[in-house]
Amino acid sequence: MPHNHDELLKHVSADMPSDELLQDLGDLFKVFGDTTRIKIMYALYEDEMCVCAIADLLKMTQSAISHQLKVLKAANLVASRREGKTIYYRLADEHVKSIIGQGYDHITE
Amino acid sequence: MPHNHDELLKHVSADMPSDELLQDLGDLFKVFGDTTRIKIMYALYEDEMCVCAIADLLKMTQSAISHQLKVLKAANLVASRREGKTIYYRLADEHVKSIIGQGYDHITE
DNA sequence: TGAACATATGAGCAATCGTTCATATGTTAA
DNA sequence: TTAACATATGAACGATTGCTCATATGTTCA
Repeated sequence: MPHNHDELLKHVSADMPSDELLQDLGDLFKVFGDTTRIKIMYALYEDEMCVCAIADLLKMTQSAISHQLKVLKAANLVASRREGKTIYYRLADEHVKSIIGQGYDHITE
Repeated sequence: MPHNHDELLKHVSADMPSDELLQDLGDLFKVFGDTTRIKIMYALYEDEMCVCAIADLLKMTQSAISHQLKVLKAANLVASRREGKTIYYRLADEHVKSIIGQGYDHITE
């Protein structure tokens, strides 16, 4: 007969966050899980940038960048402000750098 | 004529990590970007678990869990040891908790 | 108002991803 | 050695993703 781990499961289950939170965590990291979006976030590390500057920097179309900025914004990772025709994006808060920094540490250890 | 940001780009480019590192970062976060894998990592937060216990816990097939453990192991996020027929998986290091913790902070702020 | 610029958005498509199913590998005990 | 258990793996399929292309929206200036 297969071995039993009901006790263990009861204990571990009790410590698991809600399904909703677990889903949100996955969704958040999914946003970090794309090189283009990582590059955009790094581009904004020091200062805000307009969409066309990011597109120039990454040698990608304005449309592609715009789509990805929308994803980043929906996850509250970037924020924007308008100045005339131009829209400047910036990192939304310090968590962005913290998360990327922790990832960096894991890779370069 | 479109506006020019050559100077800005030169500055930002200089501060960007290598393409290889950026790719690695995206690949790493991609592994965190799935609810099943997040659940597995949370299950291993306190202690190691065998594959079938994880499968029971998450109510998923042993095969699905095994496939995901392989992904987690390839990213050095979990490690394993064999004890007879059973293989126990554990978190590979403290970075896993740090990264998830930072994500948690971002969501619950 | 109309032209030029900056950005956003929707549809479509190729590529990637996560699961299932069937089966293989590895270990133990009779 | 054979049966039972634990885990791993490859193929296949549906779902999701990131890009492109065309076009829409919003802003400024002449």
